[in-house]
Amino acid sequence: MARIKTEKNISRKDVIVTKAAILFREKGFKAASMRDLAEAVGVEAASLYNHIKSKTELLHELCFNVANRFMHKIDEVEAEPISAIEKVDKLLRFHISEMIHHYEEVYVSDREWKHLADPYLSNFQNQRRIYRKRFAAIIENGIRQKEIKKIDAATAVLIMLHAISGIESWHRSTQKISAEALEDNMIAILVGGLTPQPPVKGI
Amino acid sequence: MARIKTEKNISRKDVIVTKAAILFREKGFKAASMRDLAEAVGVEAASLYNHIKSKTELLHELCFNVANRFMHKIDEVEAEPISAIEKVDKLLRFHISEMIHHYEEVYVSDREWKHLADPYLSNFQNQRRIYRKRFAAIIENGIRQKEIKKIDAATAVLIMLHAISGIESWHRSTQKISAEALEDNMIAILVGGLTPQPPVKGI
DNA sequence: AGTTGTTGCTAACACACGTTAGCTTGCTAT
DNA sequence: ATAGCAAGCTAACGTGTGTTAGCAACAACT
Repeated sequence: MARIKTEKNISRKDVIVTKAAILFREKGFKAASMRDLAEAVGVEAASLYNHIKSKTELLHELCFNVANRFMHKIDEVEAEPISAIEKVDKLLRFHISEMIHHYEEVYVSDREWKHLADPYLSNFQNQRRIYRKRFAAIIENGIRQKEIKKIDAATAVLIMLHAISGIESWHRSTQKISAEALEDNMIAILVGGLTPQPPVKGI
Repeated sequence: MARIKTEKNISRKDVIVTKAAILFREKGFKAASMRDLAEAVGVEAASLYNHIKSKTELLHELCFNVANRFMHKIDEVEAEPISAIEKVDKLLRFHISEMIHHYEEVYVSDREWKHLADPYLSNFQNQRRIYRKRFAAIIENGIRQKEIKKIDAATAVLIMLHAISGIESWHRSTQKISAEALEDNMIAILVGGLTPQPPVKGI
């Protein structure tokens, strides 16, 4: 009999959820089967159901874990008495850090949320929309304060968020540059653009 | 009997491929069934096989259509006697335009290529890698010419390509801003960054 | 030692999937 | 008119899916 390994404070369910994240990222939610997951966990497929209610529950778990972390962060950042550019900087660095340290979860939440079932689906989409609105509001504030140039804030948010999800390819690749170098590069490009420019005062 | 509508120069197969792109985008390749596709086309599932060899063939078709268009474009742009920044600008505008005018195809090619079968899979991944290398080379050239600031070129490419794939959300949303405005905004942000800067000579 | 709850197993279900076989219908050109 | 091809149909196949039922082994505590 092959019991799931369990260290302190890590429930069997957590092990399954973690393995599910890896699998869902590799193959996609639909293509990853419960039998695949069972094999990854080291158990028969039916045994999984002693710990989880359904395959979709795994997706809920993953998606809302990620969404909640981002929501808490933007709560925190919004409340700080710093400039708009600094807020953007903090959020971007948080996104990058999440992408690096919770790669599988974030990736799955980003690409597979479509397969959520409907009470959860609408909920997730709502949270996403609200998050983007709040991020855009920060940028609009920055524009009003003339810290940020006049651009469409919503577009800027989309660009930045999707740009960061591009680290996926970096992560998978041969990790030529370090995480810190990557982070600084990304911020430099996203905030500063490609073309050279003199440093702007107050940053 | 429900024949597939056919206008001049549009084969039955083309109709199927087009509908497949829409379906694969909506539900994902794995989740979209041949019976779904058949219904979208207005025909029974088995009838599709008079025109196509397999479900995967549809994915091949879509992915390589897109890949080929990008390859031809970068051939063209590389050959032009213009500055690196102008080359980047042209490529970005092409990406945006492709995303807008061949939305479904580009989206599917971007997100669902993982489900290609293996002679095609490696081929596609190769083309992708080569494309990115060539794009990065343009940027590195620009850095050497001091048109572009010192950043990691590979990271810059990933950022820009993924940023553009973010238009997906714009496309789906209420189209608040026009396509041209969107394009200019994106270029402004990606090339120029968020912070205000004086215009750089020679652009 | 025995009881109890947890976690595993095997077997099986009902269903959805991609695909094939074989036949029929309709269009086009002789 | 009719032959021949294009394109549709129904029926069915094998396989893989998520999930359930029922039972067996283990761990912990009395």
